[in-house]
Order: sequence, then structure tokens, then C-alpha cells
Amino acid sequence: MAKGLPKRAEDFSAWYNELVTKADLAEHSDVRGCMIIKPYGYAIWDNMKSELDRQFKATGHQNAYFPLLIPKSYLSKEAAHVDGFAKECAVVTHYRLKNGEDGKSVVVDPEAKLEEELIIRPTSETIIWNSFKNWIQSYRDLPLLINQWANVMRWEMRTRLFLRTSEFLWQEGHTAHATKAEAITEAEKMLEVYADFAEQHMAMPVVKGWKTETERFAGANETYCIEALMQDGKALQAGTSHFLGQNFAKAFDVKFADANGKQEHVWATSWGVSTRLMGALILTHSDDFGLVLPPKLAPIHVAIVPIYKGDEQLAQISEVANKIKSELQALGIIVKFDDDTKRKPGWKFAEYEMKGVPVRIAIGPKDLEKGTVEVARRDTLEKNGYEQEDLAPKLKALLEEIQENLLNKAKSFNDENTTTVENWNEFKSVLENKGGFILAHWDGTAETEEKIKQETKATIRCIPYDTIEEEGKCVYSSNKSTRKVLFAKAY
RNA sequence: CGGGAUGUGGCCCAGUCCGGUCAAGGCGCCUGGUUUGGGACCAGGAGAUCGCAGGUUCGAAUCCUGCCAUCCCGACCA
Repeated sequence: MAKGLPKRAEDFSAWYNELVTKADLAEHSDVRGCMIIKPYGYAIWDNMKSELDRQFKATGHQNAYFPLLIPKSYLSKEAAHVDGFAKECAVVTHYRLKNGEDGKSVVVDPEAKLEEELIIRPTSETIIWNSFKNWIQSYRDLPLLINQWANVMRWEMRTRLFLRTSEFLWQEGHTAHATKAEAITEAEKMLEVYADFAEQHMAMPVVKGWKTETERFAGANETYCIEALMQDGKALQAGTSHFLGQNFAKAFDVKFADANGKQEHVWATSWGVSTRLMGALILTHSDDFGLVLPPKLAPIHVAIVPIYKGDEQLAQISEVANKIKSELQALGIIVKFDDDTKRKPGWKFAEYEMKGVPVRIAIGPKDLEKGTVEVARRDTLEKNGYEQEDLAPKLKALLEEIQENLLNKAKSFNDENTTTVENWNEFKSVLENKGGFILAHWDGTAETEEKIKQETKATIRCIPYDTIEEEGKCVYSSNKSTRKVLFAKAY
């Protein structure tokens, strides 16, 4: 592996950074904190996006688009919200440039100062609710179920490709409901959509739960989240869904007339996932040879590499390869036959491994004789001979098996790296030596949460749905606790 | 915004302390040929105002001043 990656065991962080660039997913731009998503990386995002979009529509949502720029005054209408985002907003102050005095440069024209500054959206609640005010008059207008695919900008101090960039792509759902119960149901339903997508398509198991009050979204009454465990034992928040109560309805004065003609504020939710999911996908499955992609999200399912001497042999192999290709395509499998004569097979093998292509087929002169092909699967790196006869259905089944295997592997990793602890020493020792998720009793106070964070850098990732109500003692304060919560160091 | 580091062809980087055939090497790229069952080899070729702006000097990638950008460690976050 002369041109390979740093090993995960030696430098996990360097491994991740180099993998992202070497697998041709993204690169740094000249703009601080902003990335360029390259075609191969965008193809994966596109696949995520299509599936999520399909599920949003299947659950009754419609797409719409709102402006990138938000008047500054809007942001301040919801107090908690502005507190949460103020420190990381980019601000547009002018609308014109002019030539500099040296004649070569351009400078901001001081005459062109905006009356009211515009904020580049860090999230769109405010500008969307300003519109919802006009869209909602009656209970007949509800529920209003809107989703937006957009870019947003948060001026982060430290960035990492996909995991945290200043500008990122995401979807944000914004819904309005007549009742509190209905809004809560919506927020919970969308979290289920996210969890299902993570498991079934990304092959990434997640823990569903509630955020603690301190970790809640700015302006939310309740934040639901999915938390995923990465290979290095750190947690990653993969998606959030918020019950916003009537906070935004009150801030933007969004009322509706109920069936009795009585004016009520509407109940709201918002929910989102971002290109951070790309980071989650990479950190969940990839290995020291490169990216590993679940078939359901891979831009290429099968790569065919010919091994040949001379044009004549290549022509013979191409005939077999193209036949296999069309048989696979007939089953909906995306195939690339790589007959590039400039690259040697070894180079191609390494390349498709780096890019995470789930299945690779090699066809050489020996295979022509025997009527076979060599099939290599990316997830286990196993190679096996297959008969050319009836290959397509077997590979279709293999792709399904790979998808399943990746999920199972990730599930066992999660299980092995989720530890229940009973006391503070154990907590610290597990965190330091093993990492991963830690289930422990917590007294429910923000003070304890903060102290644990300061002493160990571990935060409460969520209060999982599936921990039981039980009598217990807080792992830190020894005060009374009613259930275990999920701790981890997080991205 | 504090602490540390870096900036040299598309990429990785040597050279900076001690100014003077010094703009080196590797990868990649282009051309031709030989190759092809795990990242091929040979030959030739193109490509750099040494981050930017001043200054010192006969002479600056190298010394001085200012600026800019990026990366790492903190506080902030999906």
C-alpha cells in the first residue's frame, strides 16, 4: 500500500481526512471552513437526498424554497433562538463593490451600506415562520407540512470536511399544527424516518432519544435525536427533530381560527439532517483500504476490471464483460466496466477499494477459458470464483448480503462498545480506556451534566427511548435518579 | 479571540539559521515505446512572478517591517 492511507489505529483523524480526499469525496476550498463536494461525493449525497425526499413526500410533506438572506430583525424575534445562533452568523452589510484607488482591486463601496443588515441563514425558522403567518388563517390550513433543501452557514471556529463545515447542505422540515399532540407526533414521526433511513440505507444503527434541556435546539421545547457511534468510540449526532411548542408562532404571531372561530397560536416542529451524514457514513464503515459503501447508497454497485494481454484479448473480455454488464443492469444494478487501457489492473483494484465500490469483478484469460469471473466484495475483502452463467441474480443477492452484513457489523460494534456503569470510577475508566457509549444514572440536573462534561469531556448524548424507568443513584452526585442516560465523547 | 506552527509548479516538500549556478527531489500531467491476475518501466517534455506589500543590499526564497491565509491545541457547534 505505497499510496495508501494512514492506519486508523495510528492516527484516526488523519485517516479520516485523507480518506475523504483520496476517495474523491470532497476537498478544502480557498474559503475558510467551506468545502468543495466533488462529483463522487455528491453522487452519494444525491442518493441520500433522493431516498429522504421520497420518504418526506410519502409522509405528506411538500418541498418549498425560502431566501438565503434573513433580515437581522427576524432573528431576534425568538429570544432563545437568537441566543443560540448569534455567535456564528455571517452578516451581509453592503450591496455593491467599486474599483479601488489603485485601479486594480475592488473595494466595498461605503455608500452602498444596507439599512438593515441581512444574515446568511444559519437555519430558516425565522424567515419561514414570517411566511407561515400569511399562509395560515384557519384550522383548514393545517397541518402545514413543508420541507426545504438548502445550504446554510454557521461560522464555526473549527471545521472538518463533512462533519463540521461553515457552509453545509441539509434539509429542514418546518411544520405547523393545530394541536400540541399532533405536533409532538410529527416530531416523533420524523425522527423515526431518520432512524429508519440511517439503519436501512446507511447501514448505521442509531440510538433514538430525547436531548437534555441544555443540549436542546435553541427555541425548542423538546429535541429528539438519533445518535450514532463511530469507529473511534466517539458519538455523532446524526439527526434532530424538534417540538417547538408555540414559541415561533408567538414570536411571529401565527394564529388560526379553530372550528369554533376561536383564535389560537399554532404548534410547530422543525427537523433536519445534513451533509454531516456523509461523515457518519464514512466513519461507520470505512477501513484502512478506503471507503466502504452500503450498496443502497453506492453510486457504482459493481466495477468490472478486465485483465488482458493485447487488443485481441481485451476485445474477447469486453464481449463477456458487456454481456454481464447488461444482465446486471437489467436487475437495476449500477455497473462500471473499466476498460481504460492507461491503468493497470492493480491500480484499478486499489482505486475501487478506495472508493468503496461494494463488488468488483475481474475477468482475465483464465476466466475466458473456464467461463468464470473473480468476484471481490469490499466489505470483507473476500475473493471468490463465480460461474458466468446466472451471475446477475447471484450478485444481486450478494449486494443485499453486503448491505445486511454492514448493518450487522455496525450493530455488534455498537453493542460491544456500549457499557453500563454503576459508579464514577468505572465511568472514568471506561471512558478513558474503552470509549464508546456509556449508560449511567444521572440525577437530571444541568449542574451535574456540566460538571461531568468539564471533568471528562463526555456529554449526555440523549435520554434513550429504550432505557427503563428505575430507581437509581446518579453516577456523579449519588443523588436520586429515575433512569439511565447515554453518555459519550462526541464529534 | 488566546497559545503554537506553516506558506516554494496541480499535490507532497528540500533549501531559510549562515544572502551569491538555487530554484532541488518525489508524485501527478503531456509525448513515444514496452507492459497488464494487486498501485508497471524506459526515454523525452511542459509547468514556479518562492503567500502579499514595502524595506535593507551590488545581489533576497533566504535578513527587517507590516499584512493576509491556512493548519494544530483551547472556548463555540449539526
